[in-house]
Amino acid sequence: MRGAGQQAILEAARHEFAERGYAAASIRDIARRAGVSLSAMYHYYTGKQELLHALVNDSGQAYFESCRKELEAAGDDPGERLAALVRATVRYRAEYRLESSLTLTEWRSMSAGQLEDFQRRQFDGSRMFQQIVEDGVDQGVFRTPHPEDARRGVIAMCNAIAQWYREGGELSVDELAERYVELALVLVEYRPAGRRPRHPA
Amino acid sequence: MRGAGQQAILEAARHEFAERGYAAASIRDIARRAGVSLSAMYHYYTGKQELLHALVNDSGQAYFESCRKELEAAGDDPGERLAALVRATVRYRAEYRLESSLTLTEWRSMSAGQLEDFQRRQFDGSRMFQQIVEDGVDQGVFRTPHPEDARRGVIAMCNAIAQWYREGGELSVDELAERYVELALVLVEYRPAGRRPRHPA
DNA sequence: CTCGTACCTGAACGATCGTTCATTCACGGA
DNA sequence: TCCGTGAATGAACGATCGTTCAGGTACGAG
Repeated sequence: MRGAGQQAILEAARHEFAERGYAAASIRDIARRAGVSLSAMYHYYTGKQELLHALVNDSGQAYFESCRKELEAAGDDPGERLAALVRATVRYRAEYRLESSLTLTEWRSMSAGQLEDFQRRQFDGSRMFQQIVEDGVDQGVFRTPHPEDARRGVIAMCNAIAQWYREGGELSVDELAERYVELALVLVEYRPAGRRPRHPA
Repeated sequence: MRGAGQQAILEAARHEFAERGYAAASIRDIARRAGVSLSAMYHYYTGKQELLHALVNDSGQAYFESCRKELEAAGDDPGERLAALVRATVRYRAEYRLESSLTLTEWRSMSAGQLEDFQRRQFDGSRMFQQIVEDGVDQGVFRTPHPEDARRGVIAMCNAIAQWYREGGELSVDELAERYVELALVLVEYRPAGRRPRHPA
C-alpha cells in the first residue's frame, strides 16, 4: 500500500505529465500540485524518472490483469476471445486516459530499462491479439485476407480512444466497448461458425 | 524557396524533435546536427518554436494538397472517395513518418496560435472523412450502424502507420495504401450500389 | 576604396531544471 | 528521559536550457 502523500504525488505527476509531457513537466509543479514540498517528493521517489516508471507500470499491470480476466471468462471461439480483448482494451484506454496518452506519446522519455520493459509488454499485448486473429483465420471464422493489418487496425482503433474520449460523453464505457467489439469483428470479417459462407465459390 | 542552410536546419530539427521530443530536444544539438553554429540558426529562425511550426505547417500543407488531388481524381461514389482519402492519408503517414509522429505526440508543445491552426486543420481533415461517410450511409452503400466510430476507426488505423512503418519493409507505400483502402471499406461495410443487400429483411 | 548587407561566429545572459544536503519536527520504544 | 527513525523542510548546487549580442567575414554595388 502506498501512503496518502505518495498517492497524492503520483496523482499530481499523472496530470502534469499528461498535460505538459514528461520533459516539459517540472517536478516543482508536481510537488506544488500534490501539496507537498519539493524535497518530500524525493523522500518517496528517487527522482523524476521513477514517477514515470511508477505510473506506466501500475497502469500496465492493471491492463494485463484486465485482459487476463476477460479472456478467462471468454470461451474458445476466436470471435468471443477477440471481443474479450477489445473490451479490456477499450475500458483501459477510456478509464486510464491519462496513463494511456503517456505511454503512447512519452516512451521516448523512458530510461533504457523502462523502455525495454515497456516494449516487451507492448509486444506481449500484440501477441495476444495476433494469436487470436491467427486462430480465427485458421478456423475459417475470420475471413480477412490481411490478418496482420486487421490486427493492427483493431489495436489502433482502440488505442485512439484515449485521445478523444471524455467522461460524461453520450456513451458509457461499456456501451463504447460493445460498439468497438462490433467494429473489430467487422474488421476481421468475422463469420460465426456453422453459417454458410457469404461468397460461395 | 529556402536556402541550403535553412533546409539543413529544418532537416536536423525534424530528426531531433522526432527522436527526443520537442521539449527534450536542444537547439544546440539541432545546430550541431545541421553543421551550423547556434547563432546561425537564429539568423534564419526566430526561435525553437518556429522550427516546430515550420515542420508542422509544411507537412500539413502537403497532406491537404495530397487529399485535394486524390479527391479530384475520384468520382462521386462514396467508396471511391473514401478510398481516395485513405490513400492520401496512408501515403502521408508513411512518407512523412517523422512529421506525423511529431504532430501526433507533440501538439502539447505548440504555442497557442499554432495549436489553434493545428486543431482547425485536424477538424477540417476529420470533416472530409465525416462528409464522405455520411454520404455513403445516406446513399445506402455504407452499411455500418456506427458511422462516427467507423470514421474514427479508419482515421486511427491510418494514423498508426506512422508508428510502425519503416522504409524498405515488405510492402511498398502504394501496396500498403491499397491494403488499407480494403480495410477501410470493410470497416464502413461498403456494398457497391446495384447489388442486393446481404442481409435481406 | 568604401559602404551596406547577408551570413555567420563565440561568448555570455538569465532562467529553470533535476537533484542534493543539512537540518528540523513528530513520535514510539526502551 | 533519551534515542532512533521516518517525514518533511528550505536553501543551495551544478548543469543545461533558449535566447541575445557585439562583432567578424565575404562580397557585390557605388
